[in-house]
Amino acid sequence: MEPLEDLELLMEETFAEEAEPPAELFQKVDATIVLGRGVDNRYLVLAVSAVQKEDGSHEKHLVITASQSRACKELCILRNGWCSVPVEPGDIIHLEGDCTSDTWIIDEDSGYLILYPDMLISGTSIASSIRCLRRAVLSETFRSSDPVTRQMLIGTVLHEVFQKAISDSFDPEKLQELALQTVQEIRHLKEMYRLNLNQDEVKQDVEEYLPSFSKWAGDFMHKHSPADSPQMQLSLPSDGGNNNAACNIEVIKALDIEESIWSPRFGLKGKIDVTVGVKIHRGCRTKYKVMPLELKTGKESNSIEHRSQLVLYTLLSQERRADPEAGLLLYLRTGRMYPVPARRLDKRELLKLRNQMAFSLFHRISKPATGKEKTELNPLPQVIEEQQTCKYCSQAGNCALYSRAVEQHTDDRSAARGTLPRIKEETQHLKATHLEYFSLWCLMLTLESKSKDNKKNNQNIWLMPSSEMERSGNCIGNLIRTEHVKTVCDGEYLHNFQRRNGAMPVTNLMAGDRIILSGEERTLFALSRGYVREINVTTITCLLDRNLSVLPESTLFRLDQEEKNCDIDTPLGNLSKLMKNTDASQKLRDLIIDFREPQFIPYLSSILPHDAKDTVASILKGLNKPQRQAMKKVLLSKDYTLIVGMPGTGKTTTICALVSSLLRRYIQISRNLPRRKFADRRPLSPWHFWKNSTIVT
DNA sequence: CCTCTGCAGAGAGGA
Repeated sequence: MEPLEDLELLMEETFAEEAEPPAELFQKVDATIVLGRGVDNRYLVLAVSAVQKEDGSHEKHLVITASQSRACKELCILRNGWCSVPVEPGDIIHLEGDCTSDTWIIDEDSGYLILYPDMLISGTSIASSIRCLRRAVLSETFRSSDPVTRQMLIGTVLHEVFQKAISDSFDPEKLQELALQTVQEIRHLKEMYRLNLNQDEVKQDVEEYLPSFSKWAGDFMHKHSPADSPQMQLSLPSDGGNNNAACNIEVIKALDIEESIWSPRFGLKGKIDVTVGVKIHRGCRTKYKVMPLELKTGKESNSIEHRSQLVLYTLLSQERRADPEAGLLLYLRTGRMYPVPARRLDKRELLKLRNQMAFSLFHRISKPATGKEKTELNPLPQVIEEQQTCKYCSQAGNCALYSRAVEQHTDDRSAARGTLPRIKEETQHLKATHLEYFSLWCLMLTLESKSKDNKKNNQNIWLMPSSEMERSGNCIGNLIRTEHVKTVCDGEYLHNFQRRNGAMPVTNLMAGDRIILSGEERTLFALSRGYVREINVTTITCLLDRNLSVLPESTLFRLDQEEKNCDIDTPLGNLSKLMKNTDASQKLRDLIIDFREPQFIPYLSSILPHDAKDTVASILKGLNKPQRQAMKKVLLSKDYTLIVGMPGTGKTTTICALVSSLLRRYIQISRNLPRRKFADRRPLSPWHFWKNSTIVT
């Protein structure tokens, strides 16, 4: 077939689709609420009532439905601690447990209720909410405000070294080699530059851990006899009444590294450091389990936070395989490993915490009941008032800021009286105009994200079969892998897919689109993410973050277009930074919030290196007069320049010319710089010169 | 009718 005929055929098909849209299917695909029963059941709560029993105990009764028509009603009874779940009519919930004669019972001993299950919350977030729910919600909101420290960098490097070693060798020489190789990776060098550390310092820190790596491997891997490994205390629920907790744990091999799992069952997501195959020897019996192994490079705290992470990972693991029932917590500084059983009690309490977090994150805004009330941001979970915790909290600034600017805790009658001095101290550098600005833009950004969230959600991937999703044009199912996987680099693998039978369906997917790859099987859900590289009538080529060649050749896949979730994280992070007590932020507040007039240098000659003039002139040649004027203005700018123009008037072209000329300046200047001391020999980036000329279009 | 708009993100440790 000639290429042109191809195109004509495709267009005919496209128009045919447009002429006769399968109305009822489109309706389903676009429905905001997808209800249903089964593993991923989704119930709509119709009514909530508190019931007092004769024995004085309380229950919460929910009338729920899993049918789109709301015709089939079921009852869900919450008992004990579950009564406190902040569930309201209109909410979507997921239920785990048993349902007999249309009645669910969620109590201390059985069942779980997951509030807004399609909101996936990370394991670390939930673990951190144990100490302070407010902090956990704040760091979900102001994501980028946690500055990376030296310990974090070392931690990241050590994780990678261990992860490479477990699939290779713990031989001391090999470890040295892996350490050196890891320290030299570009992304780590960038962080080192930012932290003003050099390679040797980092390498030295990393090397201190390596003997413990080998010790751990000697203790737990490649054993001749089970008794060679240290004895541990661990009893699994499936061992029943067997109270013999003593066992030997032998790690057979690493099955996956940084396995990323989304769990629409439990409303969780996370990345498992190492997924290991483990033999548990108890007396003469041996059990094989696939478990999460969590690495920690910090203090050997064996804390609830660390242990909770593993409990949550056992829940995540159930999306892919049998319940691990336990996880392993390994402290790399000593090589000591702790087994962590996933008891019902812990899972229950953690899922209740997840529900509280989900509630806070979902109800960010109070909708006015009448037209008179204002739309406002809701208060966050309460300040905990624990000096010791608050002193070291990375969200302390945002916590105080939100309290003062949004919750307006300024008088002595408010609930957070004990924290008033701290709140005042953390925010005293801010004027009323700054607080108002923060509050206003928090609200605006939250409203914006809310309005976009409601339209679409990745939930269609798990709630909608690919055959149905395909009709919307944002999904292709029934794909098989063809040709070899080409490894572009670590974390980038080029895959080819074709329809198992026949040609590709008509689709919106285009080269450059972000996609989520899943197996058609439920257990292979959201295996990998990546981009479409190329798509034609027969084949789709994708760049994925995982190598799928480990799966059987016959595995059927589906590709779903990743929903563009609007990125309010960046502006919210910037908003938080704008309020910081630093000179740079002070200057920006001055300019942006208090409208100080931007300043300009009078003459170009005072800032442009002599020999850069020709190059800049040649760049200017391609621009028209207003563009040149705009460009000159930016080069003279001490603060910022605002370039405004009608669409198509060439704002982008001007900016390209600017970047190009600033880059020239960089080359010119750095060539003339005197050699600096070693510790100070950082690459000069164009941003050094760029940062005085913020450009907004 | 146009343009736009942003794109990774969970976890790295501290106490």
